[in-house]
Amino acid sequence: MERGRSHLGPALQLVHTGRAPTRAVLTAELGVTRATAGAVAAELEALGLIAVDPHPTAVGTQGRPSHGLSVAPRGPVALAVQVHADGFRAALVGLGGTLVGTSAGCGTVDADPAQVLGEAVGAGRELLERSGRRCAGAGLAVPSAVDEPAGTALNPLHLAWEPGVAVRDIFARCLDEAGVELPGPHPPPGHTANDLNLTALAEHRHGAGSGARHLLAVGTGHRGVGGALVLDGRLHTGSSGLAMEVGHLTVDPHGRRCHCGSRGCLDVETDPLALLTAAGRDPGPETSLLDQAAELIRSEYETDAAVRSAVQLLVDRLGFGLASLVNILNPDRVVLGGLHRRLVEVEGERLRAVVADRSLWGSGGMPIRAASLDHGALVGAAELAWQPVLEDPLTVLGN
Amino acid sequence: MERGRSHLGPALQLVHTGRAPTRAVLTAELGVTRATAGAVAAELEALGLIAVDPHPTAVGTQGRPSHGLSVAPRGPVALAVQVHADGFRAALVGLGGTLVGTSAGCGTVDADPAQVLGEAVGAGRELLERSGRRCAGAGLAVPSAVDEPAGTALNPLHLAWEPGVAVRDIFARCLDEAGVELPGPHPPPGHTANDLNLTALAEHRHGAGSGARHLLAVGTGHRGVGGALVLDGRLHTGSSGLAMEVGHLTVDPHGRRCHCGSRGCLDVETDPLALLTAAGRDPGPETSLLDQAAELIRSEYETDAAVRSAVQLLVDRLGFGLASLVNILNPDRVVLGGLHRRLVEVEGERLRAVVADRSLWGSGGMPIRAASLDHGALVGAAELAWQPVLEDPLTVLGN
DNA sequence: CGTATTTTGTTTAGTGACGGCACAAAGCCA
DNA sequence: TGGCTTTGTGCCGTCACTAAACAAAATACG
Repeated sequence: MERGRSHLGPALQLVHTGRAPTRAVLTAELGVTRATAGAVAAELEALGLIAVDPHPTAVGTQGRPSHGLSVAPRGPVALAVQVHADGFRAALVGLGGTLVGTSAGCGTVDADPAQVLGEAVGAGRELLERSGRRCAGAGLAVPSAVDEPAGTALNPLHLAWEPGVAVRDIFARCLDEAGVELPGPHPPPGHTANDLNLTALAEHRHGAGSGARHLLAVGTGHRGVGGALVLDGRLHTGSSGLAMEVGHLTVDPHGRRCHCGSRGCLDVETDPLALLTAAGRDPGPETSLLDQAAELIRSEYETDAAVRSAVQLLVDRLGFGLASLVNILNPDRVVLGGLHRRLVEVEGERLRAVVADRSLWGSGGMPIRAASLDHGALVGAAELAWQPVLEDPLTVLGN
Repeated sequence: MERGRSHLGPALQLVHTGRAPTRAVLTAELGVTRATAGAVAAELEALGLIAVDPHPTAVGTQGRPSHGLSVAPRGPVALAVQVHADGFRAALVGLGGTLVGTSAGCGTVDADPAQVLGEAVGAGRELLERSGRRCAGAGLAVPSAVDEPAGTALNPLHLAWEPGVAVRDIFARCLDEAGVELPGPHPPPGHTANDLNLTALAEHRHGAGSGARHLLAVGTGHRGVGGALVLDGRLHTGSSGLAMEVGHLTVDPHGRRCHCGSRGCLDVETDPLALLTAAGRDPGPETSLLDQAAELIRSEYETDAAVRSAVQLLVDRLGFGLASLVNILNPDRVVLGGLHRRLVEVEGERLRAVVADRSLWGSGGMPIRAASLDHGALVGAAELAWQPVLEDPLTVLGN
């Protein structure tokens, strides 16, 4: 009586992204008959992935009320690990992008990736045991370009890791050695990607990018600027995983020299250090540049004219760069993270005006939004781990 | 006894792009059993789309020799129309991208699009009647950005057409009024797109881009520079058809002013006029700028040092722009058209070196090739028309 | 030169996913 | 209370596809 196999994946994706609250809309979205949609939902329920409300939800409209469809409250979770300049942490993320649990996190990152990832995976394993839930996969977010198909971290930013380290293999080995029980092939695939890319993916599925067809994400951490692109719901990482290196677009022909040989690059003109410099502040060594810049905006943007004009200068340059990207990629939404998130929060109108002015077809209505998730990289890493399940639940999790 | 429906489209695409010379490899490519592949091939043959060799082709290897699979020699054709600054023409293109017939072409383009397209469609209708072959669809290539989903030509370059004219609707109406018999919905869809985009699509399927996963195409006509992107075999035109407007990337911070307000844009630094100016030649009014620039390279690149250094200057700037695009898009191949095609033909090594030097991850091996098709835009327009057939042959052409 | 091997193509039977349809259920509306 | 509307389910037929056996046409090898 088990019907519905080819529609299993799409159906789960719809529930996962919150676009299928009932079996009725699932029927419409899949373009199948009610019988098939019902069978698909039953199958997903049997797999322990979704839950069907026993009581019909009174919608208030006419006709028989439908039963609510939701993510299974105690279904499988994905193990997500994030490494960044200030530390690393593990987390469990359920379907729907909900953070189930987070490890305390460690504040220092050892020079040996195997050491760091081993510790993180150990923490994740502990979380898994405490939660008692099944693990559907594992994903890792790193602050580096990750090349495909090798899975090596080409430029681990602000980490003592050796550039080019085979971080995916190391992660996979750590998972294997820690004895984390994972479905699918053995040894387990240690899905790994750049953190900004993963943040973009998470924002697309569960955050400010929800519903967009083509989403452009731009953001900055401590130094430099990164980009990410989600096309038709899938991360575009290019032929070898190195797409969206947007840092060296020229945004100010008379700007300062960049190590790339050019001058006025987005990288050096719109990062936290650029804001501090433009505001005439000396960067202190105590906290991260991102925190210092964000704090500067928070506390002095309203009161200090120099800070305000520094912010506006960065907004103008960012707008120039965004316009170039919009002209090339023609997304239908832009989401900004890191320091750029703060910029759009305080000077959104100015930023939109600059982009509209410099983009060719007057993309005046281009929605530019601030990132909305608290732990985007972790959710995105989980998204990576969920991907095989979302494509074919039966093969991955089937008995 | 008719098996194979969901695999019909993929199978036809494989034959269409020359990746399925026999039923055996079709079996492997589709990932189905021999029985299914055989049924699929039989179905496509019954639809008059492909032909199976009656005699086995002696391959020389062991085992039973397989029968060759090819495009049906007298199968349906697509009606392709191209409009450009120097005129317009109609053509018939068969599966596999083979030009079956071309109208003489008219050398002047009237200010009224309906007049021009009516004449072109009339010529195409005549070609169809003379060939006696069925028409599978019609496609139009225009030298303008075409916005989606409206299908209007936003900036018809070097034409007297009014910007924003609803060229797709006009084309569809001309097809309808001319009485061209088309399968599918009525009124017929007048598939229309930008000519450079269509050239890129054609190059990807039947030319220098064949086999590439992500193909970046850049080229210039008379003035300005355009780009196109084929991702996983499909044209990426963005959310509203306006992607790949690459003309205003900054390639020379100290370059000349551009109407966009910036300076040193790819648009004005690497087009035919830029070459003539750099070589110290006055552009004559007699022939097109593209022809003058191409002729200059052909006849004087070898002999005149000023011409050679002008070419090299353009190559350096083009390389700068290509590097930016490669950093953003990470394609696995680049194809250049128009004047840029000539540049890569005479200074390919220099161009590759510049791109390798300025691209972040040392994409030194990035293949940069010259476009290889004679009538790329026409073939691409036909490709557009074929698309519904390639996706679901039975629904479109089925009895 | 004949037989084994290898690869390709076809026939047959069986399975399983899906659509179509009828029916039941559970709310609004008059 | 009896329609009306929408949702959910059971049943059956259809058909695309797999599996497996068979047939065909070449080469490889003794």
